[in-house]
Amino acid sequence: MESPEQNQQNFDKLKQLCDKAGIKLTHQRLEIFKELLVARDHPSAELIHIRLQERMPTISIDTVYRTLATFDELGIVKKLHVANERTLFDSNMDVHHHFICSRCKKVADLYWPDFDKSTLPGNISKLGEVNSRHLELHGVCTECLGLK
Amino acid sequence: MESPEQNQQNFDKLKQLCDKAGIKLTHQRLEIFKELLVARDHPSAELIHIRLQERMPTISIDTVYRTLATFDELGIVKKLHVANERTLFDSNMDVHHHFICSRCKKVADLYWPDFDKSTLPGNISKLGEVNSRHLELHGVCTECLGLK
DNA sequence: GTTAATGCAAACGGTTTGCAGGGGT
DNA sequence: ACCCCTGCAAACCGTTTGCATTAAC
Repeated sequence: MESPEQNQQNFDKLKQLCDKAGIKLTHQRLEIFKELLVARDHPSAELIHIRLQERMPTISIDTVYRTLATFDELGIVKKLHVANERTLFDSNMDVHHHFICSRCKKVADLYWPDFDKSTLPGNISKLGEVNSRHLELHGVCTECLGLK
Repeated sequence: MESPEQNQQNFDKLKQLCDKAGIKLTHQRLEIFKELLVARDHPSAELIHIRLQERMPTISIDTVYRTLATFDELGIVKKLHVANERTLFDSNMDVHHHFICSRCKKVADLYWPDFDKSTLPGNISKLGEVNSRHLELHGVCTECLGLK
């Protein structure tokens, strides 16, 4: 569990974000926020809901969906669409990419700053104004390969 | 419309693929196949269905879905999952990437062979066995920017 | 007190499936 | 005559929405 200081920090951080956005800081939003920060995987709305239910038995799935949509707009989470999977949520807002295991469907973050900084070939950047690039590596993770 | 020779070529190509897979070459499968080859955008199942209905008024949407699933397994099409959009289908099986306009949601193919050939940093390739890489560039296309 | 946010339940929409009938170069 | 494939309709399931109640400010 989180320490009292962490708890206070999370509260202050979300309070600031809510104030800026002009929305209320509710108990549900705070708990979802905390759950996202703690999640080291890339949980679906449903999974977040299941995890929260242990602490908040009455929280409803639609509040989770609504809150995640709000957080997406506020730039607190990013939606992640993996083939044939439900929408996943990533609270890591740093520039990063993903490795997706085609066997267990697990998603791992990966960093490649040199690639992020590299210049796109002219014929590509002429397609339009490129705002972000997201690389998805598909393969089989070490665990599924039995190397771990 | 396609020339008789093209038609014959498409038929032969699909016939070969079906024979190898041990499935029948039906009228519906052939028409969906042709529609995919002609499509220069990245159509959804629904859009393919709408286009086919002009020629085949009785074709059903579930046949389109079933056929696309079959084609996906056979490696004739690739599914493409764009944020908040229905599943799109791409009959271009060459190694390539995508530029997605966040305004009009259009998807454009892009080629970057140097990137495809480049070596991944060691810490990334250690996540597992990487089989493919798919780059998604997000931005605003020239048309939406009013440059065209 | 005012207004936005929540919980409930029902709707929605894309996709899948069970089944009976039809077609296969 | 076999059996796969299709069309119809209904189910499915993740997600969204309308509405009355509750809680934040």
